[in-house]
Formats: sequence, C-alpha cells, structure tokens
Amino acid sequence: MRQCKYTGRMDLKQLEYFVRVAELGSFTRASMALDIAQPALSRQIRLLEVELRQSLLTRNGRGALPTEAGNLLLKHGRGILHQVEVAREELGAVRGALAGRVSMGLPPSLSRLVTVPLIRAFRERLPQAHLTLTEGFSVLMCEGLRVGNLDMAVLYNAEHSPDMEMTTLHTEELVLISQNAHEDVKIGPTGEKSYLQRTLRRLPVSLSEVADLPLILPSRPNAFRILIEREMVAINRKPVITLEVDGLNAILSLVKEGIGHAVLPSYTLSNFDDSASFIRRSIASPRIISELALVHSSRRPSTETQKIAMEVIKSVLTTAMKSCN
Amino acid sequence: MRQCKYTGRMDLKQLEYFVRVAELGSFTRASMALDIAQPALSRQIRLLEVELRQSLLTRNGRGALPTEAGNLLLKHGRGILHQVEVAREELGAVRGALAGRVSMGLPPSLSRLVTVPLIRAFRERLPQAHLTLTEGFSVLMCEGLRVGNLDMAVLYNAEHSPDMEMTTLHTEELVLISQNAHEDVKIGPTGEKSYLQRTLRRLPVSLSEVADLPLILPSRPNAFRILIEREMVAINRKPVITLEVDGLNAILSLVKEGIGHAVLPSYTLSNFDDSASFIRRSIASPRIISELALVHSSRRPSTETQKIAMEVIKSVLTTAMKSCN
DNA sequence: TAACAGCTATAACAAACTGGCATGGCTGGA
DNA sequence: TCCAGCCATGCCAGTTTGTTATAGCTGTTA
Repeated sequence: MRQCKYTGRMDLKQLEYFVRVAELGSFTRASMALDIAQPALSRQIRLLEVELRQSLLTRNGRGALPTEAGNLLLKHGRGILHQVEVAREELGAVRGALAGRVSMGLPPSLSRLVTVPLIRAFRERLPQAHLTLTEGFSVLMCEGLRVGNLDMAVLYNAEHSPDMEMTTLHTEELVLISQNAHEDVKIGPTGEKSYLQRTLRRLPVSLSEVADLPLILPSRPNAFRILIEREMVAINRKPVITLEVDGLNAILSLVKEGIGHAVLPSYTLSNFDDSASFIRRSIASPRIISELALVHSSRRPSTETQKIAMEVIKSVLTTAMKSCN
Repeated sequence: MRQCKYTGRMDLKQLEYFVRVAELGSFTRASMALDIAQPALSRQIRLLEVELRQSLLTRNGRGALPTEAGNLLLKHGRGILHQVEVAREELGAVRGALAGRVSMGLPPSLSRLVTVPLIRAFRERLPQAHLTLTEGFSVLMCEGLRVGNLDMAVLYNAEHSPDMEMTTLHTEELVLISQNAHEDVKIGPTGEKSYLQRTLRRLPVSLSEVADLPLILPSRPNAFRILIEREMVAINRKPVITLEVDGLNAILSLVKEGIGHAVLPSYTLSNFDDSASFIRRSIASPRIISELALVHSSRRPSTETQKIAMEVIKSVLTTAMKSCN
C-alpha cells in the first residue's frame, strides 16, 4: 500500500516552476506566466526547498529573490531544462527534417567577424533548426557548457578536461597592435621616429621588447591576458600594464589614441572599422600561440543537428580566418 | 478543478525508470532494482512512450530491448540524470560549507586596528568564503552600499535611512590629542608650561577650551568633522582650524610636530606607532559621542554567509575596542 | 506438441500528489 | 494609518502513482 520510498524526488516540473519564479522575481507573475494558481507555485517551491534542505528564494513584501543556493540551482535548472528540450526535440525529429535547437557560445573577439556568416550558413544548412548565439568570456562559457546551458562553445586556449571534448579549429599567433602614428611619435621608450616610420609596418619585435611597452590588456582571467603573462614569465619579464580594459573595441580605440599597445590575434582588427589606423607587428622569439578550439561536453550526447552545427561553425571559422591575414 | 494543462510532462522519475529498464533489459529486474512493483514500471514506461509518440522498448518473452528511439533517449536520459545529480551535489556542498563572497567597507581610521584580526577571524569562521575589504570615507561607503558594491560597511555616525539597516557597534567619546611636549611647549595660546607638564596627561578639558586651540581636522564631509562642528555650534563656538587634512596618519604626524591638536577617538592612536609621542585628554561638558555602526542595505537580502560575516566583524571590533582604551 | 517457467500487460483499489479557491498575514508605500 | 500587492495556509477535488492479483504471451523442454 505504501507508495513512496522517497517522497519528493526533485521534479522537472518543480525545476521549471522554480526557474520561472527566480527569473520573474515573483510568485504571482510566474503563476500567471505558467498559467497555474499562485498557491500551487508556493507549495511546489516549498517542497523543493524542503527536499534540498535550504531556502532558495528570499521572500519580501514585493516579490522574491534567489538566495545564493537559488542562483546555483537556477544555473543548473536552466541547463537541465535545456537538455530535456533538446532530447525531446530529437526524439520528435523523426517526422521533421533537421529541426532542433543549438545553443552556441562565442568569444566577443570573434563575434563581429563570424556572427553574420555563421548565421547565414546555419540558415542555409539547417533551415529548420533554432540557433541561440551567446557572446561571452571563457569563464562564463565553460560554466555554460558544464551546467548544460550551452551545447558547444568556441574558446581560446581551453584546458583539457575529461568532461569536455575539444577540436582545435585554428592556431594563430598574437601580434603587437600599435597606433599608426603619422606625425609625432611617442609610442614607447624605444621608439625613434625615423625607425618607426620606415619599417614599423612589418618589422617583427621580440617579446622582450613588448615587455618594455605600455600595454592595454584585458583583465584576468581573460585567456589572452593569461597567455601573455605566462609567456612573459617564461622569459623573466612582466608586462607593463597601463590599463586594464575588457572589451575589444575599447582596447582598440585606446590604442588608436596612442594610450598604449595591445597584444591580440591580428584578425581582431577586423572587428574595427578603420584598420588603417593601426600597425601590426608580429612578435618573434617566442611567438605567442593562441589556440582556438570548439568545445562540447563529452557527457552529453550530440544530436544530429548539433553535429551538423559543429561542422558549420568549423567551416565558417576556417574561411573567416583565411579571409583576413 | 481542472489541474493539468498538459498531462504528462516527461518526468525525471520516468526517465530514471526507463534508463534502468533499458540498462537491465528487463522490467522485472529493473523493478527489483528500483524497489517498486513491476506493473508500476510497465505503466510509467507506457506513459512515456505515449507522450513521445513512439515505442522505446521492444518487449519479448525474455525481457525488453531498446528500440532506436529508445537508444537515443537512453543517451540523453543518462546525461540529464547525471546533470541533476551534479546539481544536487553542488547544492548540498553549498549547504554544508558556507561559501560565497562578502564585500565589506571600513573607515580608514579603523583599518590598521582591525584589518588583520578581521581577516584572521574571517578565515577561521568562513574558510570557504571570499572577503573583499574596501577602505574609504563614509560618503563613498554609503554610495557603495546603495549601488550594491558593498554588502556591508562600518560607518561613523551614520544617518538613519529606511533603505539601510544599522546596528550600533560601539560608542566612544572623542578625545583631544596633543603633542607630548618634553621641552619647549608651544601648544596653544593658553598653554602654560608647568601646568601642562604636571597634569596634562589625564586632565579633562572642556569643549570650550578646545575651541580655543588650533585644530587639525579632516575636511568635510568627514563624520568627525561634522560631529565636532555640530557640538561647537551647540555651545556657540567655532573651532579654530589651522589645517584641513584628510588621513589619520597625516593628522597625527602633524600633531606630533606640534602644528596643532586633533580631536579623534582615542583608539585611532593605535594606528600610529609611537603613541608615547601624544597626550590624550578627554573632553568634558559636553562629551562628543561618536557612534560606530554596522550598516547594510535593507533592500537586499543577506545571505547566510553575510550574516555570519556581520557577526564576525562585530566581535572583532568589540574585542579590538576593549584592547585599547 | 504440450506443459512449464519467466516475463509483461491489465484491472481494481488505495494513498499521495497536484492544482484550484478562499483567506489570512506581512510588507511597503501613500 | 490605511491600502494595495504579495506570499502562505487550509481545505477540497481530480489525477497520478504505486500495490496486489491475475491474465496473456513467448521460448524452452520433456
């Protein structure tokens, strides 16, 4: 007669309810969105809290906000629900052609370069499918992959992990990007005007020379930043960081003003409209190699649609890279 | 009365059941493993098949094998269940260990006194948590609290506000701090050498007397400055301000040189290395009471970690105050 | 081939779960 | 101080889930 061994296994329904409440910040609004009565919501959330033995939302007179634990569950909950959605769609895909949803993460440095061709190629190859592009920094992307929010992501210098499967898409060396100074040159301590004016445009510099220049770098834990610092340490130097700026456009604007130099993959200039304002010099001895990889979870199966999406992003990136060296 | 808009949202329970049956290749064995009756399993699987509109298992006389769709769902189901497990584990971890981050603001006058014991106590009580200490003046702290930069702050004479919740930590009267003049005394217009040398060390002065002395005060809107001026106005006097200096060390250095006198809580001397160089006199009639309060936003909910952090800062401050009167 | 052994499906019933409605209490704002 | 908005609680009804008993099917074996 007894029916339940464990009363209250966390339920997809509860998870969905919780995510909605947390997102809308209110039981009442969520109850309207979910089209159920508010007390039912209150109870389901309460049950979830009881099962997990901690409160997930702090209620106040004007709504509810997630607690720390709540935020954690929110992340995972979104991921889980996304996966369920993917599974359901793939199972239903027998009838339709290649429908389904793919959520993909891209680093901001690539977004301008590949977003449009990517979406175009995607539309062509998988017209029935639904693509979600998310732009963000590596840390966020990894998190998204881990909890299941993202199906795949393009990352710089991703670390190997048993949970993640990765394919290298492209390797590129970082270059020194400086102001293209027409008149007065005050680029760095070593900059003699005539020297610069004549040969700067293509002359490789050593990393040690770069260490003398005032740099504008993204703040940690940005992948480029870490890479540069690591290489500098290897030659017993430290970068002179004039400014920490996150955001490529901002960095390049500052470089254009002559505030400092940047060290980036050269194609990032294609994010910027007037690449004539800049000088690119390759960095030799040692070269700084940045690796671009496509990463996806090895714990979760890829749907057919996702496999094709991976092919698409690969080919788009390859051609995009070729077109701008 | 109607309860279900969509009857049969694929359920984690169903998913788990299905995975077990598929893995064990038998309803009966799975029913034993799951510790439920076999007919219950049969029905749940059937419901799943109905919802997904395809059969997932081919039953034969000796058990059941997954169909093609079944294998697909098996892969996805395993991934989803794994993710749920991860989520549950992480939430359990949060519950046990108090992780989280706390950012706390301190007035500069306290920093030297409490920073080290505070961090030590914090490490001990909340080893998992991340503490950010910010030192700054009241105005900045208030702003930080308002915009959410800071979770809590220790402030002098904070004004009450509906948005802020405050607990008084300590009340202390301000004292007159002067140069400990061994030889030539030129402390003030009223300073007779013999008088000072004999009784200065403990003799209370009246506020009116203080109003005659040349003072070194912080510039407005410093909390002490405002407090002193307010009290002076109350007795119809105005302070004689020789210098406006922000920064305790600077003020005390100047006092040590005999440039003027300072009016501060007596424990501020512990910021300074050689307190022997100074004379402290309490100020009587009226006493100037400075109130130290712990303030945090009443808009935002406090996490458990933050609550504990508040306890920690309270106790650290209390013991620190006791140790230097 | 017929009986058997093992497995799954169905039926009937009980307990529990979920949702709806009415209501109460709290909080924040006018 | 009152009012409006929001969440919690109590209670009821419909549905779901599990249990037991039993029937039907399949492959094996005598």
